[in-house]
Amino acid sequence: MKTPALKIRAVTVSDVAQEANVSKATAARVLGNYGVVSEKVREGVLAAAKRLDYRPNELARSMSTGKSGIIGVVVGDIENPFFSLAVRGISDAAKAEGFNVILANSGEQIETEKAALRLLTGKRVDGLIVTPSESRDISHLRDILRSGTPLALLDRALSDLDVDTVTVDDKQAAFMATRLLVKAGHSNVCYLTAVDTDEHAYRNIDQIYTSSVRDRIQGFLQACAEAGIDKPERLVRLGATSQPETRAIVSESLRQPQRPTAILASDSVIALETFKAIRETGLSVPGDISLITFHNADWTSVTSPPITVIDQPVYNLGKAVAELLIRRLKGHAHPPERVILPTHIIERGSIAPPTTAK
Amino acid sequence: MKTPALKIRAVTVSDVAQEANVSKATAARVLGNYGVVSEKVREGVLAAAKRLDYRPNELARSMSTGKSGIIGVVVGDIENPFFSLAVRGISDAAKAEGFNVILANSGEQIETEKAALRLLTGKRVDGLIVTPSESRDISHLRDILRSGTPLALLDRALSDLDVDTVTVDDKQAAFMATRLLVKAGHSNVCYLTAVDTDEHAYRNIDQIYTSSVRDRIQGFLQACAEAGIDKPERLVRLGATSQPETRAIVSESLRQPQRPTAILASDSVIALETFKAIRETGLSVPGDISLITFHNADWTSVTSPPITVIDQPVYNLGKAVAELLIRRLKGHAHPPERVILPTHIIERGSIAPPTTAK
DNA sequence: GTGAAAGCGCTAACAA
DNA sequence: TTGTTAGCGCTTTCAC
Repeated sequence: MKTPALKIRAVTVSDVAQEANVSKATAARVLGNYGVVSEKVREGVLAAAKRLDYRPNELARSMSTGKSGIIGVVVGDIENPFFSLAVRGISDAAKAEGFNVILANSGEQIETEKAALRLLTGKRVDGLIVTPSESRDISHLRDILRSGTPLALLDRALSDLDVDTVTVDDKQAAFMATRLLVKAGHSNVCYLTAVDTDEHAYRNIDQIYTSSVRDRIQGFLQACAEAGIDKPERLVRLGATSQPETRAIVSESLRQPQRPTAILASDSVIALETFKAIRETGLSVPGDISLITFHNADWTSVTSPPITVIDQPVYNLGKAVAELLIRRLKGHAHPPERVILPTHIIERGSIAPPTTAK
Repeated sequence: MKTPALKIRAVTVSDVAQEANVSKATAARVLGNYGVVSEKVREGVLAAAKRLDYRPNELARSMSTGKSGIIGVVVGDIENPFFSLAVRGISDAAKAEGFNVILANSGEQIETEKAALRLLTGKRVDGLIVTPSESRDISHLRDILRSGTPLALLDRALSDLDVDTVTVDDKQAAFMATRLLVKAGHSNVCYLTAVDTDEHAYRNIDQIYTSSVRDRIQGFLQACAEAGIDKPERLVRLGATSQPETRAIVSESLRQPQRPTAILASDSVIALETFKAIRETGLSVPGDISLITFHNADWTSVTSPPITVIDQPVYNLGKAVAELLIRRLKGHAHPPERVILPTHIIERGSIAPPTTAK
């Protein structure tokens, strides 16, 4: 069957040129806002463009200039408020400099991350901001660098990759948080993260391929060691990758005879699920279990009790990487910078001395 | 041998063709995966491509095909978990059909929305999903339709624009929620929304240019009328556009002698801020003030008391629009559809009879 | 200051 | 099955 020939050919520079009785080049100059054109001609072209309702084809423009004005961003999970906020920081900084952002999710999966990067570089983005999901396999990031596309890292550093990076002082933060717990009298403290290993259990730091978590574990272990806690490695719990997963891990932990008396959660999504699981088990915060988490999420101040958190400068984290990247995009060559932003703890009501003597 | 001036000219189809000793067209056919090529040649080209590390230029590809494989999405505020979740629904559906998503924020501002749309259409996206921030000025949406780019509406219908639309039964939802409050004995109920008017006060429904809120107000008013509440219009509060804004409105409301005994919040962000404000004022939920909100956000189940909510099928909302749009993108012409998804109330603990007799 | 023509990297007719 | 030749809509020399 036949479809009506509804030809919706978009109006092009040529069309405008014709309408304005000038050459294609001249029309292009005023439409593209480059080169020199007499005021008189400019007006004529603009008028013609208006009459025809001309809309530039950015695709074609990018093709000839080689620039897209777009920054590609790949984060682990945009639904995590941590990333939403960081992305807003990026977007704001980008917009301020005339760049736009295209966003992709990696789901913290290396293959998805690679695919996203392939998509983005295929679209010829001008630069990339990535939250690398793994430090083990970074060949794709190396490729990007080799291809000449500027790259910057957000929230997670890669010691092997010398590029602009903005992170927070994860080790220090975890250390301080753990110490807070220890000082309250806890010795059976658990650090809970989404990161996982093949054996779903923590043995040593070399299994951990996410730099932020690596740092946090080190801070955690150090604080434990300082407090004379024996074999603190056993207190690291991995694999809180989803809500049910988290729930299961926490519930199971709490059912053990030697259950933890305090938990340090690696992000606010985990913390929320942990909080729910604790309640469900019939235990209370901080009476039975003390809780502290990374990320000062909105809800943390509104629970009973409100949650003590490690406040990260999330928005600025995003803003800072974007600025670093854009500086490079604008041609200011400079050696890669590694910025580490400070965090601080906001004490609220979710930490108390342990009740169950050990 | 010496390294020449690191020319980062990307390798093209021509390069591969040359390397494989075939014509550009042939190379393009195997690289672009179209037309017919003998197995032998195909292998040769693929090998050459691998040797040269060929990466297709999607930009060029889109230029010649006229398709980008991208769906542009414009939502009000990606930081609102409602939209994050809807966007995930869209992304999942898009990915399943081989499309990618590029996301833009409107900040609920008509000019920003227009700019975002300009950007997206400039990039020649294949289709658009929009949460229109206003029903008053939809010229830009009309333009899109006229240009032939498929468009679908998310969460907010536009009576004047006959396009694929997926919303929820906002009027019914607000009606049921309000009735729940009324049944509990409340007559001084307040509906609080981010939408605002020039005079920052509600007079009549024609001032409201956001269809969802319009519907909600109608449902709210209807339930009030049914309960014999006098001049229910005065109970509609507008302008909760930001956290401080919301806080101010709620605090001010609560300080009035005739303060509301129950609040219906239009989204979970507003509800959270409202909850905080109530507490700050020294009042309690539901003892002094009952609270119910749209959107079953994660945190609502974890407060004390947990919040009674209107549960919307947010993920499916996104999934459904995306599927509608993609069907159209694939050429299945069909008359525009308006899908309305049901909601239901999850009763928790934030509603109780009013204590202050009126 | 303006125009003609080449070309970005790819796909799409049409030939061979 | 493969190659030749045009474009897509724009920018960019390079003359005039």
